[in-house]
Amino acid sequence: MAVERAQRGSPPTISEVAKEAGVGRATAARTLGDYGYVSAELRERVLAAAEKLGYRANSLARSMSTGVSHTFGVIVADIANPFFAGVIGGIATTSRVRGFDTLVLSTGESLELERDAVGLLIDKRVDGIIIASAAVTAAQTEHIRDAQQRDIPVVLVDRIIEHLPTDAVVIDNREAARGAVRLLLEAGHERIGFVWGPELAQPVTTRRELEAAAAATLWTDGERLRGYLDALDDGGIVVDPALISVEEKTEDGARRSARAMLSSPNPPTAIFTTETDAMIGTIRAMRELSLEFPGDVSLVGFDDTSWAAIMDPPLTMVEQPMTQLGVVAAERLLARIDGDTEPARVLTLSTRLIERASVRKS
Amino acid sequence: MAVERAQRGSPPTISEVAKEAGVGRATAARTLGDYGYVSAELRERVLAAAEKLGYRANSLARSMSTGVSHTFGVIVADIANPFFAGVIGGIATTSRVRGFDTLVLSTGESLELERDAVGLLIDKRVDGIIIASAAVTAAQTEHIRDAQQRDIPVVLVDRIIEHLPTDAVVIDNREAARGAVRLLLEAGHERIGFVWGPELAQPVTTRRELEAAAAATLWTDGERLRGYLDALDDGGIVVDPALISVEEKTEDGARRSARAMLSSPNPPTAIFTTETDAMIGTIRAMRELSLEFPGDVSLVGFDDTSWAAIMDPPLTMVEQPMTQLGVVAAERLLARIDGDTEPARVLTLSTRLIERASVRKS
DNA sequence: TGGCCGACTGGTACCGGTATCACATGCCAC
DNA sequence: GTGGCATGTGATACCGGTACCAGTCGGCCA
Repeated sequence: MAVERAQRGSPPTISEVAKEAGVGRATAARTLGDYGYVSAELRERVLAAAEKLGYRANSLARSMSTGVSHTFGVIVADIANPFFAGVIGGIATTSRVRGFDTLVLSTGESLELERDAVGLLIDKRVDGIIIASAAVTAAQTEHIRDAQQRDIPVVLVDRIIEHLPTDAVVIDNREAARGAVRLLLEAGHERIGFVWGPELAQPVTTRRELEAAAAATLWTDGERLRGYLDALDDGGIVVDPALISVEEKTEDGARRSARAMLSSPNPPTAIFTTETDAMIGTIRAMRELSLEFPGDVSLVGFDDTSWAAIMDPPLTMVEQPMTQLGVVAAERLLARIDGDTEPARVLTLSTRLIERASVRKS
Repeated sequence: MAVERAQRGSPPTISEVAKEAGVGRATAARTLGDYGYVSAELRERVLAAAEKLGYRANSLARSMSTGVSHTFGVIVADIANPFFAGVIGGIATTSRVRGFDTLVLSTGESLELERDAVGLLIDKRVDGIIIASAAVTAAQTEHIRDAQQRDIPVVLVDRIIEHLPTDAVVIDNREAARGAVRLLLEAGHERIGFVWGPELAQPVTTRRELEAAAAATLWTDGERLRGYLDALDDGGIVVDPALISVEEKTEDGARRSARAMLSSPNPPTAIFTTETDAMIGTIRAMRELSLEFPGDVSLVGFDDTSWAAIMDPPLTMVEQPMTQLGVVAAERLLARIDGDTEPARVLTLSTRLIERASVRKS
């Protein structure tokens, strides 16, 4: 085990190992790279020399000549967001098993940074890209098509971009939202608030405007809004735009939205929140107004997190399979690399509505 | 903008750009690499040719000849853990500004996987490594010293390894724990439970055994236990080993530990938890036993998360600067790369005890 | 005994950049 | 008129692997 290292200076190369072992460079390469013919005796010598010098293959050089970097690029809005962290976890473990490492880049939902990120990954010659894109329309995806044209497989995760023929792994946000709101409807609620989702430029008044907003925003947000509208339609309830949040997408924006709705003359009796921070903001607003759930307002949210179960009373939530989203996305990428040439597919993972105690019959 | 691409096949190289522009390879390289002399006219031609062919530099090749990969490796136990996700976020944004990308590897606290991970990063010729090592003693860190001997700067984050001369960025876990427990003491509590920390092989009975356990475990856990003991000493309270959890480090282990303490004949009147999941498990146990905080049991925990503030009543927590930990670690690495040769330093970031309403005078 | 094949070895041309160096201008100064 | 320098330009030798290919040797078969 005593690895005697060349006293400082550049790491030993295959040529040095060959010289040390007294064989040709090619023979050393064959031994170390584990390909082609090498006699047992020479293999032994080479291995001993490599050990002695502390040789480690230079993956950069290897990638250069093979054209394969054994690296995946992952682009998300924010690595620190627990949802994306979960997805990345799934991607990393799945691809690691197959020998691929993950280069993570975050964009803060900026399309421009996203473009740079893709360029960077192309330059680094990654073997595949998984991206939760901020792009809404196919016209904004030149960078993604660019990567594909350079034969780098791309898999979208969490978000779909319409008319862009690319593999995608998502959940059915619309159906999940619909189911969550239906639960509220079934409990007898008719005035149901919607906190977060599309960031509306200005308050929207007509149903048509609402649908336009859903189409013009981040896919997940749009879908959740559509699901909310679907459920209302199912229940024969007319949408009241005053119950749809218009503030910016931050915890505090959610708080302000919820507070405004809740302190209006005709407040909602239930609120559906589309993200963790929206739920937190909403509960903050309720505490400020001394409102209780589900006594005063029933609550259903998106993204089951461990604390939702220990709230008092525990929160009813839509659970998303974060890790699984990453696992499946990585598997799709690996399949493409293995030569799968089927047309692009959208894989939809199922969500689960976990009923706890934040909804009350009204 | 019309990027006319070579119809499929390998991406254009600098030679092809040179040919297209009718100049020598070196001239094209100087233009594209932005170094050395090039006349305005030729520069123009080269740029046009590059644009036309859709040329992008191959970072792999560049790294090969410069020996610099512009990539940092980050090794943590679990990417999906919000704490590490926060740290990684800080690292990624800080290094990105200086043109470094982050390769993230997780180990699940396995020292063996950690060793492999370091090897892999060495092979990929990363320019620096930031690691939250699972190693406890310096003897277990051959892999870290190996990287250092190969002139790859290493910065430890969140955890220190004694006797290993390496830069480290941490918080003062001991002092933070001490402060948290002191708060409980000041409120008049004398029987204070400790949930999580060192995973004890078997129940520990003497003070000496406790101290040995603290030294033999993950640094953070050991320090938090020491801080707990410090505070008890300060208050002149003798440690009751029955109030120290012995279960495995999972949310459910915490639940079982807390449940056992709380349902014993002589239960604690306050509990200090050392991690988010420990707090969740503890609260679960309390709900099971219909115990309320702070009425029946006061609570103080580690890791302030957004939901802690909306619990009812809100939780008193020690806030760790997760992102900042990553930022400072990345800055340290950048400084080393810029040639800083000062002796290794330990940077301690401060924590904040956020007092809310989960502690009651007893 | 010659031919052929399989086992093995080493030389060397890639991969796509960077960096050094030799060489060609042209202009100015002495 | 010629030496010197600033400005440009293109060959070419790296970086450290992979992979092809030519060539050697020995054995076996016809």
